[in-house]
Amino acid sequence: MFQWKLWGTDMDSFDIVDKVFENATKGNRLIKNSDVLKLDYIPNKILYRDIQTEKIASVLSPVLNMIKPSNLFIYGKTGTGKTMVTKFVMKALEGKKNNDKIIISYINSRTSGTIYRVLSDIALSLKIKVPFTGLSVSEVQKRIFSYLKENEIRLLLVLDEVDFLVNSPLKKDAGNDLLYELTRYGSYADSNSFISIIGISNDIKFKDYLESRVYSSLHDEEVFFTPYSVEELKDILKERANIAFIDNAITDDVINLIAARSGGEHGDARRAVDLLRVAAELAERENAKKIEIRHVQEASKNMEQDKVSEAISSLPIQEKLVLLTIVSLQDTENTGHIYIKYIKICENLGIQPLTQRRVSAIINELDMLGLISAPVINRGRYGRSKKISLALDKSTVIKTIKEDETLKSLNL
DNA sequence: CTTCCACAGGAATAGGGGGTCC
DNA sequence: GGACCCCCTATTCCTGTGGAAG
Repeated sequence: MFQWKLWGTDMDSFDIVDKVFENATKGNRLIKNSDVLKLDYIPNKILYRDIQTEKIASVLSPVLNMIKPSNLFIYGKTGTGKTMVTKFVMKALEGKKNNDKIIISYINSRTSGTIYRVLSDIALSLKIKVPFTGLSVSEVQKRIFSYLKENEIRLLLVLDEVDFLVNSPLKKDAGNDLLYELTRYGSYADSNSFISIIGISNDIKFKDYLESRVYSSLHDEEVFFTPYSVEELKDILKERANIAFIDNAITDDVINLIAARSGGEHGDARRAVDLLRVAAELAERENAKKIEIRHVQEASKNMEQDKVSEAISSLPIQEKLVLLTIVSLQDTENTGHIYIKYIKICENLGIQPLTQRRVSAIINELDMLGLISAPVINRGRYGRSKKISLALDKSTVIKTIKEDETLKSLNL
């Protein structure tokens, strides 16, 4: 105890911390099982997804007899249970197979980020050691294939968010090539080894980005996941809440609100459960007896802000500068004006400004992140430009930008 | 119907920092 | 140590374009 005092004289802070810890250990706990509220939780019974579960299981089942399953494509928006059902089936297969020649790999293309990393993640899941950079893509691919062949591996490869590999023109070709090579693997291996691909995509238009040769060999089977209705979301939330919380911690009203708020438009169960979790944590932190409407509202606000802050703080310095320029303007502005203003800000900071071409690209990137809105507009005689405006709350942006090392000297 | 604005955005390229392989 | 690779930011040069003004 006395050591604590040496670090600081502020006993009030110490009291506060103490109180929080006390509450956490023996205080008013609403949550008795937090696992079911986590994003990667897989329930034993997945509600309203029987058809999809059965279909996926039946497509993949031949693998248990060492026969190559058809390639499978799974479509549906975020939070419709694609990943969950797939993982559920994977887990079940994992339990059923009694053969270590069958390997089931799950790769998330988005978190992997690049073609190279997708491949190195595949390698990793096969326990092949691959450096995280330095090798060529084809080299990694070669290693994977020869490993599969030598060890007679039957690989079920789940590629989540596979649209990420081909949806940007930049890597479109490379993504197509990768998928093509993977589907072709069977042809230059013998029948003792194969790859079956289970592609999961949020983007219904995904197939437009695929070359036809890839499409035809990839789409043996398809499964669609429709968004959950608000009613279905309520049931899902109720079931989770039953396991997660102590009795009487939440009322139907609150559940209904969460279902309506996060599911109303998109039927997104992931968002709904996440909102439930944050609201519960909030309620618990303030020692409330139950989760109330205001907790949900507060949680929803916090989550939005966190998301924005995170997106902004991970931005490179120049992108922050451009964003800052946009914040500093009231109203919508076109690219030219932004650029002029941007140069002034750079001069003030003693930073070498970028070319307009680059700034234009940065504006596109910020637009894609949803931080700004920048549609192209035509004003006839007065040229073709972008109508640029901030897509979110000014104060959040300023607050986050201020945290940047090189920019904190600015008085905003 | 033509002009012409104010850019959009593609292509090629560079360069620095991460690394491996032989 | 040299060849080669990936990743990212950035530059230079460039062609393309919707529609108000004339």
